[in-house]
Amino acid sequence: MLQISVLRDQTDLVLAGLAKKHYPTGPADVAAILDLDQRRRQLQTSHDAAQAEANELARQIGGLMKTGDKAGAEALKARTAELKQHTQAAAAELAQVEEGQKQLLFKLPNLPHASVPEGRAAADNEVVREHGTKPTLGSDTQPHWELIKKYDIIDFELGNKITGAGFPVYKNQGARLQRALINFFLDQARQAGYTEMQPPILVNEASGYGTGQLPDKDGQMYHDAKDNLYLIPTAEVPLTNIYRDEIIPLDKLPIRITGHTPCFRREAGSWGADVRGLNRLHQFDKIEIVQITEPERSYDALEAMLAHVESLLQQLNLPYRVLRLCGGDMSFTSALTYDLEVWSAAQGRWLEVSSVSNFETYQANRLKCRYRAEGGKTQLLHTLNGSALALPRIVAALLENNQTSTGIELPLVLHSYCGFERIG
RNA sequence: AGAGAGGUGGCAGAGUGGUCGAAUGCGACGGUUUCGAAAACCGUUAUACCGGCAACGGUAUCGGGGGUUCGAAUCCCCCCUUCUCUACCA
Repeated sequence: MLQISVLRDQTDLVLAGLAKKHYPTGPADVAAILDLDQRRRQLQTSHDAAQAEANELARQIGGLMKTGDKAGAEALKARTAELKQHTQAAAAELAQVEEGQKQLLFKLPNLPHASVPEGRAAADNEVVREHGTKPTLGSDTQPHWELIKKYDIIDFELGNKITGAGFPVYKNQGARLQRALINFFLDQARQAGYTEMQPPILVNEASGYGTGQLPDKDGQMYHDAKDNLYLIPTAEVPLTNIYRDEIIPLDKLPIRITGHTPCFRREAGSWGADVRGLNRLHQFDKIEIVQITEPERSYDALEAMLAHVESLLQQLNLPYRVLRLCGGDMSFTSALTYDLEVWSAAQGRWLEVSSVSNFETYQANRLKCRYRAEGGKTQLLHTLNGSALALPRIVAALLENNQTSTGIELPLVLHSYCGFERIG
């Protein structure tokens, strides 16, 4: 969440940022938060003064009890009772005000970076660059949901039977291709300096709040009510929460970690057109990269992460484009996001396979993820993450773009990972 | 899952109702000493919020939450977690 000090000291900047993100009730919410903040400080000051007096009296009573002056002690207790009433009332209201302020702060999205383009929706996103050549396919071109049946490598019917829609079973060369991609992506990340991690894929409530999935996207996560745990929608959640409530020593920065996990998304209400086949699933595999850096270095880190993801797509020989998301299309928690889309030749459309974002201090503020700056003061770090990469749409593009009459020719880089060069 | 024992500052480890944010040791940092270093000695050594230009002052925090009390690390209740044994499992 945004820092209250920023709302206080740079209100205009905050309002401008919220407007750029097309956040509906910016000025009203900010005003309400600042009102609560003022009340909060009043209450705290008054509470602390009363508590200080009560502490002093308690000390005096202690002294009197020691000398056996019971009457003297009793005389002071009258005043402590008054003070107690006051501190309790103040503490109760303070808790209420703080909770109210927190709820409002949770509702405010992150502020967009200066380079974020103006715009309301996906059509307003800026195409930064396009790379690679779209393949020209013959007239017998098939979309990937036909190809997977033809080669019997991914089975949706079987997934329906076992679980439900959106939970496919990967079979034969399909399963091996999954495993190959996972290994390829993890190896690449490790070579780029990321430390491999294997985190839990169920997380507690505190972690959900830490990275901002809660309370915002409650309905998008699968929830185990019995243990109050959430199935992760992305490895971002467990990986970033490793550093929740930590003060990271300067010499450990930047943090660079990677991990492969299955990801679970309820995708409530988002099923409709264009979700056939592998385009949108309830469960999928993804390799995530995460960086945590000092504020001055986070945008360099963001560019490095983007370059890493691009190199993966280049090695896979997939045509792609890089988008800089506009204010209205960015995620709630992001300050700047690049989306990477691959060309899906048979569908004739771009598919999002990665999203690389800098959250600046928005997540770190919730996470209390800090470092000790020059002069000994603790300061919030910047958190970043990106998909590198999400598997299903990569598989869709690989199948469609590389189809031939004799099978699917896989890119060279995957041959050794797969143990075969062609599907079919 | 059942029984028992624990969870104290960066670490180790005292403290079982009254100036305890917390002894002591180690580590770290600064200083004295030294050509330099080690050793020795002296000092500093948490986080957050509130007030203040600041110096500084106040409040809270001894796994988390609630309670008893004028006063809680210390007593009571709930939860989390670690270890040992038993059960079970991969």
